[in-house]
Order: sequence, then C-alpha cells, then structure tokens
Amino acid sequence: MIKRRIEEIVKAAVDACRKEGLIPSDAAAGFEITVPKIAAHGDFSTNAAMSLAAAAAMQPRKLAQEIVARIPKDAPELSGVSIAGPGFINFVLNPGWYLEGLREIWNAGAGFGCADLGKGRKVQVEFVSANPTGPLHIGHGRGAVYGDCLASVLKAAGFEVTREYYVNDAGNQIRTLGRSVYLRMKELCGEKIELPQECYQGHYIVDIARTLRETHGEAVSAMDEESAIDFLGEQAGSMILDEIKRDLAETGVVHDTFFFERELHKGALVEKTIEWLRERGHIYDQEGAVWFRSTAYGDDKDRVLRKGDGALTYFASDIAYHKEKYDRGFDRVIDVWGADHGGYVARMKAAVAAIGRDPASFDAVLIQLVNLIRGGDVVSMSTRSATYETLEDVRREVGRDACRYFFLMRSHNAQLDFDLELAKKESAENPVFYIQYAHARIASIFRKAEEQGLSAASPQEVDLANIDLPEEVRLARMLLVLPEVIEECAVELEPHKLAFYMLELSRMFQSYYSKGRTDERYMVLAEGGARTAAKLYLLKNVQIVLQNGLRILGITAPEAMAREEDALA
RNA sequence: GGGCCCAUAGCUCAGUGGAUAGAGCAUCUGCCUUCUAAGCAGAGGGUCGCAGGUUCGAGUCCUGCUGGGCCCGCCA
Repeated sequence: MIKRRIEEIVKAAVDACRKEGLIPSDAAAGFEITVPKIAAHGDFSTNAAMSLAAAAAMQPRKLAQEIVARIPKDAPELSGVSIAGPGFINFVLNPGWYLEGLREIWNAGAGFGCADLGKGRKVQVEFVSANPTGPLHIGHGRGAVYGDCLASVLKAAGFEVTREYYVNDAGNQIRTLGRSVYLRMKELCGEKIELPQECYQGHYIVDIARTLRETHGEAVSAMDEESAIDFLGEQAGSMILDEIKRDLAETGVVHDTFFFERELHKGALVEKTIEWLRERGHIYDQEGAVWFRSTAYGDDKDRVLRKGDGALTYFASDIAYHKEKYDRGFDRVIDVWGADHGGYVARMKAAVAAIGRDPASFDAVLIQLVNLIRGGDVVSMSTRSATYETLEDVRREVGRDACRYFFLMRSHNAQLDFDLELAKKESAENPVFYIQYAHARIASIFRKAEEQGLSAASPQEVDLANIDLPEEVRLARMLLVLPEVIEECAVELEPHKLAFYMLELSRMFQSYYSKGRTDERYMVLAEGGARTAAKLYLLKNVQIVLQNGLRILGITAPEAMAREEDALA
C-alpha cells in the first residue's frame, strides 16, 4: 500500500532525528500521512514536523528541514519532497512507481482490494432479523443491503464473516399473526368477523389463510381455538419467512445462518443465562419481577428480565442470544438495527459486559429511516397499516442494482431520500448507471480491440513509458487506493465510502475516455502498437477494480448497456 | 423533561484536527465523421444552523443554544 510506504519513510526519518537527540525519545510518535486536498501540494503530506515541534522545542519548519534531510535522496518512490506552509512536508511520488504498482492489481485480479485488517478473526453480522409477520419494507431493505455489503467489506478486509438472521418466532407477534390468520380463515368459511386493530391487516394474511385452509383446513377445524392460533402462527410464520428469504435473495442478500428464538427456549437457554448472571451478582428480585442490574455497566436504568406474571421479556432472550453468539466463538459481534432501536444500545452493551465479554467487541449499528421520493414528494409510509412501501415493490420498480446502490450511497446514520425517478434514469445523473456504463465502455473497447487483433500487454511485456498522460497516472493512482478504501469502510463500518469511491473512479475514467474524442493521444486503439497494448493494460486494471468494487457492493458489472428498446426487440 | 442521529452551494449530498471547503443535479456557455454524446469540458453559486471554548491550526473536538427525525413499557 502506497500510503503505508510513505509512512515508513517518514517514520525512518523521524527515528533518525530521535536517535540524534533532536526529538526526545519519549515524545509521542503521533503524525499522520494525508492526501492534500490541493494537487499542487503533492501526492501525500505529513504533519510530523508540526506535531513533534513542541516536544523538540523547535520551529515546525526548522524541524521539517531536519526530517527532510534524513529522507534518502534516491528513494525510488519519490520524485520530490518539499516543506510548505506552517511546516507540512509534501511528497511528490514518482509516477513510474504508481505504474509499477499496477502489476499488483493485474496479478491479484479478483483478489485485489483485500486487506489483512481482520487477520482471520471471526465476526458475525446480524441483520434484517425482521419478525416473520409480513413482507419486508424499505427500511428493512436498507438494513439488509447495508448489512450484506458490510459483511462483504469485512470479508475483503480479512475477517471471517458470518451473516445471520435472528428470527423472533416465539413472541406475541407470532401469536398475533396466528390470530390474524385464524380470523381470516373463519371469514373465508363465511363467518362474519371483526379484525382487532392489533392484528395484521394486510391482504397477504388472506392469501395465507386461503392456502392454509386448503392444506390444513380440516386439521385446524378439529383444534380448539388456542391450539389453532398457535398452529397457524407457526405455519404462517414459516411461510412468511420463506417469502422474506426469496425477497432477500432477489435483492442479492443471502444469510449463512438463521437463528430461531424458539431454539433458545427449547434448551432453556434464557433461564440458564439468567441463572448464570444471578450467580455473578447481576440479578436481583423486586416486586415480583426479576431484574438485570444494567446500570452497573452504564445503562440509565435496570431492566426487567422476567415479568411479575412469570413471562420472560424480549430483552431476556436477547441476552441469552448474544451470550450464545459469543459462545459460538465470534471475536466480534455486529448487530444492524433500525434507528427506532436506539434506546436498546446501552442495555445490550451492558449485557455484553455482564456476560463477560468486551463491550468494544460489540457494535450495534443504527440505520436511519428511508424516505421514498416520487416526483419530488415524500411517499409517506406507515408501518402498522397495510399501505407501506415494500422492498419488493421498490426493487421491481427500479431494479436490483439501483436499489442496492441507492441504499448504500449515504452514511447509515443519516436519513436517506430514495428518489425513485432518479434510480430509474438511464443517464449520468444516476450514479449506478454511470458506474456500470464505465465498466461497459471498457468491455466494449476490449471487444473492439479483439476484432482488430489487439490485446493488453502483460505486466512482463508492458512498456510503462507508454503510459505517460497525466490522466493515466492519476487513474493508476486511484486504482491503487482501493485496499485503503476497503480498510476504511471496515474500520468505520461505513460501506458507503466504497460507493463514493466507485463513482469517483468512474468519473475519472469517463473523463479520460472522452478526451480520446478530440485528442488522439487519449484514444486507446489509435495506433495499435506498444502504446495501445500499454493503454489496454491500464484499462484492464481499471476494469478489475471496477469489478471488484461492484462485486463487494453486490451490483452487476455489465458487459454492455442495453438500451430499453434493444431489450424489447 | 432525558437519550441517540441529522443540519455544509438553490436541491441531493461528500469531507481523515491541517494549507485556497468539494461532487452531482439545476442554471449558463461550449463540444458529436472517431473506442457507446446513455457522454465530456468550462462558468457562476458558501457567514459549513447560532454562540462560546480547546490549539500552532476547527466544517471536523468540547460546552451551550436553535431547528428537524427516531426513541424513552414488567411491549414485541
């Protein structure tokens, strides 16, 4: 990684200063390597002289001179080092070094971009986890795509990742589902019913009732009401879960494991966990209820695990579930929740601490709301009524690729305006289209090249001197940044940065490509000799990076952009 | 009343304690005989919500305020 190399160079120079007593050996080593906003300031910059000036009792610029003096003049990576402003040390890289770096992309191919941040540690990403009581809405969709992409990013960053879906199949909601189906079934039999407000109102309940009536009608009519409701809840829940799985699969989201709350109860794991906590002093009884002392770990109030009526709370199951996660051997646990669960973070962190795990190994990521925009207006969404926008509707309308990209193109902790019209546009305004178009253009050039009997030079035979246009060097440099972007996404749990990177890279390529229209030096297939082979070599690397980035985002990399009229023909 | 999130160009948003705060859309001006113009180049447009503080340096960190979203149950 380029940045790391610069860091090593600066560190060596700073250490040399230390050895000579210019900087006290106990001074904090803190300095940063950054990319200046302004190109004229070079490719990389460090604040080392400024941050160490106080400890060295020197003027920053003076110290900068001392540091620069200890950087080898003949470092192959560098073509220039200068001191600027209040004491920045700026580095201009040797363009040839970037171009040499392309070899790394070519050789790694689909593996380029991977980093070793995770060092094989096991991380579980739990996401979606919607109760199987109805179809997924767009809020679930955002969480699903975020969680999936985060998992891919973590995998690329060197973690061993498991995608998990937690199914609440034991609570009241499943009973309510059972009751809703039960009533609809009676209605189908010609009875006049009244559907209570807390029941699920959607039409899908009627469909499920009809199916279950056909398959299990007789059995159900033989049951008493209570067992019928239980039975129907279980059946309907499993049918809906199948639908959710299909819906997710069509969105490109596939979980490795499904964990059922029922399993916890079967093994009496919730009770066992409460006892486990009790033995360690985290539990007390008060007013007939069993309490968890979460305030001991920073929660603002203690929480009930077993209610006065003897029933376990949802939170009790959650603790048992999370204990079970760690017992399965995960070094790190990430939960992806909707923003409305913000109030649960503190108690869950407390629970992780109480079960003897490092709270820092647990992250609850909150995904903010999605506003659907159609024609400039917010399409309002109400969760309880049957009128909310489903993930499936949106995906069918805009397509899977656009759907995913739009969910990923904003930081998860900011609300997202999802513009349906924009997502459908086939023009540069639509970022998904634009990125895919960049990939398709490259594919098209390669098709043309093949027709002309041309192909990319291999790293062994390419003459890098033929890649000499400033835009080409910039492109090469941009390509080499991918591993750093992925690391950043993984550290900050923010895959949207990859989405932005992809857009920026696409712009860079599209701009370069377009110059070929007016300036032959930029035209890839212009002269057909070693120069063309070198340009194709560069383009091949651009294509690899586009493909790898798109793969992590879960978006297809098309060989050609089919016009709508072509598709119809 | 308390907690979490958000506030940056007309609009949608990037922005790692660094130097002159950036994109896209929209507006205006150019560019098609060429590898896909489904595109490209350029111009204008800013009190980074407000007020303090921390320091060599703050859009970024801290405090207070204003405005908006979500949440605050022995619900799930």
